Amino acid sequence: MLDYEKAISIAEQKCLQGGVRFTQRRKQVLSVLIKADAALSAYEIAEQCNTNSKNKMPAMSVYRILDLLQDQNLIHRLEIANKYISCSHMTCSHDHDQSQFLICGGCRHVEEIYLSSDAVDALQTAASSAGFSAISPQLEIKGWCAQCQQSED
Amino acid sequence: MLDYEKAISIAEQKCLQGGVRFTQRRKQVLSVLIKADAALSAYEIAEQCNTNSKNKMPAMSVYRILDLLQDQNLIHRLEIANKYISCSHMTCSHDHDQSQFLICGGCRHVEEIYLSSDAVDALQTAASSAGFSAISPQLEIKGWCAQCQQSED
DNA sequence: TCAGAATTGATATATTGTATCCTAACTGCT
DNA sequence: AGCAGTTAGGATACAATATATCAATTCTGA
Repeated sequence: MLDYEKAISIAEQKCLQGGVRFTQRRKQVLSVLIKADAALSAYEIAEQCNTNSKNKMPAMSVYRILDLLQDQNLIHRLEIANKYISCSHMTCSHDHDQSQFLICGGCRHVEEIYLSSDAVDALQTAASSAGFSAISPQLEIKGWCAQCQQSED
Repeated sequence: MLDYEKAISIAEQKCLQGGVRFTQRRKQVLSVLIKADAALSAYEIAEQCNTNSKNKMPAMSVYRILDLLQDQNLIHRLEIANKYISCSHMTCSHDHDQSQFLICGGCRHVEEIYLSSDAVDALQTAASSAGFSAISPQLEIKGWCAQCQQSED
């Protein structure tokens, strides 16, 4: 899990660099995601915000803020799961242009994985042959976690 | 693209074997998917059915039928795109337990690809290390098609 | 301080997907 | 053929997810 204080301070810097403000609302949403240390849906985030604070967070705001945090490369949107997760590389100093996630088709649990560059190359090659100029900088792979695999049988 | 007549007759057989009926409604939905030769959303399918026939196809029915066709391995559900596509292996006699799709993050265009078994193995290994017992028999990879890549720049 | 931009609030509505209950159609059996 | 039980489809409501719009507020730089 990310060092919370460090992550927040870096987020603040990134927003500054990006020319947007790191407001309380935005900090609140990002905090929920960092502390959850898991992928959450927009409505789950809103719910979390509303239990932690009396200041009501509408879903509309959550979506707006998630879009912005994504633009600043602070979070990832996982399309298979329809969920959001804080970028685990946020506090690293160097750039990571490929993130890889495994998403359980059953319970939607999300794990970040680290593929070999050979494997990524193979995917890239296959994509090129199919007329795609690139695989996404963010790879999403659906799978089955041990628990859900069991209950499927 | 699939041989339409052959695909329909095989679908009929598969349904028979699966102990479900290949009704007009189900045939209609599958036909739309085969003829589209592309991934369509449930509502797009309903719309297609309704332009081709005066007999109204409610979205509810489409979902029900898509679930069933999926159970019979006649179609795939693509979670990244929230779309459905007819199984390109439907008319093959042997089993294909791995299908792979590239989905454009921009326009949601879908291409089926064929990864080397080495690449698939690499994915499987990474998944296992992360506590996942298996990657899905259906791989979905998000990427950027040439056109969308261009318009992003 | 004031104008303009960025942010948020409030509300409505679109889109996608599920739950439920009832009716219609089919199947196997007598 | 007639009936009982099962399967499929219709109708409706509603849950969950996401976007559009416009007004109000807050911030920033001149």
